[in-house]
Amino acid sequence: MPKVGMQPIRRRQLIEATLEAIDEVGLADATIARIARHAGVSTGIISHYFDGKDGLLEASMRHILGDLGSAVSERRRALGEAPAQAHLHAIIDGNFDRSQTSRSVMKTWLAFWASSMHHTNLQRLQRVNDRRLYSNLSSQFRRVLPKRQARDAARGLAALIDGLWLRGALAQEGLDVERARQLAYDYVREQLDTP
Amino acid sequence: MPKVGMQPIRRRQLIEATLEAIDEVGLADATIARIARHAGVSTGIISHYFDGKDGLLEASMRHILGDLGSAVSERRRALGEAPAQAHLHAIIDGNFDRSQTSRSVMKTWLAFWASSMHHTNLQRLQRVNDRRLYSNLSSQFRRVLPKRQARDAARGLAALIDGLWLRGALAQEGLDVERARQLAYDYVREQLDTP
DNA sequence: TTTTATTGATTGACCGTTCAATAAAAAAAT
DNA sequence: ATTTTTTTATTGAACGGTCAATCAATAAAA
Repeated sequence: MPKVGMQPIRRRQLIEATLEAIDEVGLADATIARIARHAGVSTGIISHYFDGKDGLLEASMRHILGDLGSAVSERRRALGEAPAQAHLHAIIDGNFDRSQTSRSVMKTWLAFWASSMHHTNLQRLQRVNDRRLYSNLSSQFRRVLPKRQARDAARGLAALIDGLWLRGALAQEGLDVERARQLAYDYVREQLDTP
Repeated sequence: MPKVGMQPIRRRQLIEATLEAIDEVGLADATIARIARHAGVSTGIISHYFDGKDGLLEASMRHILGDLGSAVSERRRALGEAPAQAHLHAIIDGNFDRSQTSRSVMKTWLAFWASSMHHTNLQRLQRVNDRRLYSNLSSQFRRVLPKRQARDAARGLAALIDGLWLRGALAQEGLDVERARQLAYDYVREQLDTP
């Protein structure tokens, strides 16, 4: 079994197992024993590849953030010089991408949000992400709206996206992605139409 | 020192201490020893008055929920038959009441949200609250809008409120209550104006 | 022979709960 | 009015349990 080049495989396995464990019992009870069991390996391996539990958690958050970044930028890359509305819709779609709307990922996001209030490394990651969303939205609104209005529209849309997402995570029925996107689209339209 | 009638006093003290501890180190590290120290009592007292830590946490969440309910209903009581917009503004104002926008309360909210995904008793409390916000908003929009439109407006506004709140809790600068309220007002206006 | 991969028992720290002990007020009895 | 009993309040050490981290041992590839 053991040979060279296991690192990337194990790391992916363990991150996936982390999300499963958090989905199953929450971050507070996602022990390394449970995570290791999900991945089908021993506990020692976690320290070996991630320098301990904290390292694994940070890597897991980075992983989700990476997926989000990809989901957004892939959609936008095809757009080029398209109108602001198209870019705004792409950003919305990216935020409601399948990779971000599974139960386990939404739960993990929520757990990391709460946790980031007290762990500076997670906090840093989360803030980079927050700002990126805001500044992407802001610069697109800025193409069609005066500065103050663009800023408010960006703040509002960012909050609406996060709020839809949060309520979807908490709701029994889960997140209705189609309806959420539609509500966000409506917000964009109203912001762009209003003179 | 010891005499009769300590129960309500200790309960309030311990709930307050819980919020302080969560603000200080987060729910995960808010041990009963730390909470008891904040309240200036011994650890045993927590089990005595709350049947253990879980009971205290649930009571703390109930306390915050109670404050929120009061903040909203007090504002609305004075309104009577006032137009829908006035009621909607009152609901918004209640949700951004001082009792709900302090750092410690916002942090605690976020922690409880994450925790409620895996503790059915907290989940119940949180869902009752979610539904109340939605149904309050919905019934007010229903006075001026057709059913589907009212439903969507309520969903959107609920998400916007929660999202503004969430981003305020996570942001370095904290929540700018005045600006948040204004964005929510704007959303209401756009929903009511659009025919 | 060296390097990489992996295991899992052990260790040390910590946490929530329990409970016997203590103290003071309230209630009952004298 | 005084003593006795009961009730309420509180403490904090002791206990049982859990967890993350460590590390010596093992095994297979390089």
